[in-house]
Amino acid sequence: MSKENSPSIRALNNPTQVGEETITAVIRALAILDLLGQSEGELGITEISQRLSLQKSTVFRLLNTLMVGEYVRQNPATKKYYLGTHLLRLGMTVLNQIELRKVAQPYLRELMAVCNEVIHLGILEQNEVIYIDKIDVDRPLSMVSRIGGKSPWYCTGLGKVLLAFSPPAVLEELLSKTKLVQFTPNTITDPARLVEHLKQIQAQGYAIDDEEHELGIRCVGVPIRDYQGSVIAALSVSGPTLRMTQDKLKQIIPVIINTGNRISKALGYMG
Amino acid sequence: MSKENSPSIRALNNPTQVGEETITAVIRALAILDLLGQSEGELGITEISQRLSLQKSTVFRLLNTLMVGEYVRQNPATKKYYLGTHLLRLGMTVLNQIELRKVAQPYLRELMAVCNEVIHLGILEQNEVIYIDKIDVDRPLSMVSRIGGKSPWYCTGLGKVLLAFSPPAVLEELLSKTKLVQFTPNTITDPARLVEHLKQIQAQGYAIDDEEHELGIRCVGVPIRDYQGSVIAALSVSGPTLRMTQDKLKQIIPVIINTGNRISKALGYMG
DNA sequence: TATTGCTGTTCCGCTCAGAGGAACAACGTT
DNA sequence: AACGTTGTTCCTCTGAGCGGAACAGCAATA
Repeated sequence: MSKENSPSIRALNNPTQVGEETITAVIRALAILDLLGQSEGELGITEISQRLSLQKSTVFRLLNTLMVGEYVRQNPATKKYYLGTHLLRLGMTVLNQIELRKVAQPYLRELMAVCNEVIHLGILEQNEVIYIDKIDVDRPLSMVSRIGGKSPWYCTGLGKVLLAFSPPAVLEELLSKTKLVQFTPNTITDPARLVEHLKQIQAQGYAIDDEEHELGIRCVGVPIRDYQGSVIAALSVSGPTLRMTQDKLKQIIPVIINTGNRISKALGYMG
Repeated sequence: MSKENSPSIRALNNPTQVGEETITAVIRALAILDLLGQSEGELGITEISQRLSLQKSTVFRLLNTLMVGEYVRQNPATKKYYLGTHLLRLGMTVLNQIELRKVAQPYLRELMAVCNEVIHLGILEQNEVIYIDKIDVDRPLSMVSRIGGKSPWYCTGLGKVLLAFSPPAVLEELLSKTKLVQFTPNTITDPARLVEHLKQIQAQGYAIDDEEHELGIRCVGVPIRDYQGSVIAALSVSGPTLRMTQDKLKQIIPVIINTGNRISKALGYMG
């Protein structure tokens, strides 16, 4: 989870905010889940109550409730609480509802074998990129990420390619909603320049993230289309700059594009 | 999810049950999540309210709340609701908290390459076996299962081996809590016979599930020990009976045991 | 093109669920 | 033995949130 802030914690302590009709107890329960998720490991009642500024007894009741659903479990020895495997089960359900994964996976494996770098499969959700699959590479130096994890859209290969092929309205909306944060010297933070850049990506059919999100990581993203031709996902190859050289890029970009095309075809896209 | 009944739905409509101090609204929210998980796909408010026998307005408010936490999302076109990727994120967090997975995975892959059958990694939780990893095999006929999924302990290779090496008290407690259901003609439903069987498993160091849970599937389970020597997990090789013949079993059992031992050693067990 | 029957959504008043605070028990530490 | 922790229990009071009904928006019927 790291820096990914959890949305449910926001609305914690402004209960009587009219308009959005929500249930305080549930908001708080979700906040506890988020908190337990963020701090990998166990948390005690006192610590939770402090961090969320809730009453100890309230937290106790909430945790009790979460335990009957097996969303949370209590370590009998330490009396502390941690996330239960029921969440794992639900999470995997979400993952399996995305049928694109099943189609794409063999192609991703093959691509990994060729490129010898980490492969990601991602979709655009809300205003972020979500990784829905990842093929790890067995090399000491490689990108760490997590299925289900998020990344910004304007400075990653996946995100840029997804937006380059989105309807202009989507781009416009995201641009208005998103603050372009300068992660590295290479991050494009000027909206006008970004729009130009995306046009170029659309023209050439692939996006390169040249250390725009994290220094030392370069990556290539290409679009994946459904049977109607709309870009519904993207795949990317990411590696350390010292291996992802201009030479190597020249060599693998056609392969990556080809893989993207073949997945699109497998999804019914006629080209 | 299939037949796995969700614990939180149970306590739905007996609110004033004293003793267990729980929060109705949260119980209901969790029940909605479970329901959405079970019926893979979208559900409308009316359907949810009927299935859980709750008021439509109540369900609406609950869903609204779950949406601010991104636990649930609404399809703008159909207006129906489905599980959000935040659950995926939380689920993967749970999975990554189990560090055993990281250690074991390379060994499991290697074992799959040798046996050419599905490999499972499982732990005992509550009174069931939970799969925490799975290596699929690329063959048309192979076992379907899911990471995070559950299985009974008394009729699977994983479960039997986990219990054979558990302290007697654990076995006793599980025996008293569990009803031994006859899944197939081979399922051992006599507690006395089961106890004998487990003793034999402990002696020989591996468990065979000979179509005891599902007809047509045979599997071999071996224990995995932590640095203290206690059995904390198990791995298994499962395949269709026509491939998992006596001959093949004789051949692969030593390999499987060896893999288990090597993982245990990697976890610090000195043997 | 009305009509009917579905949805999902909004409103509002009454009430009991549940929040809060404090006291309690069971620890390990000083 | 006194203290500072923890998690847990109890009790009281009140406003969150439940239920019920009305509303709106759409689609398929007549």
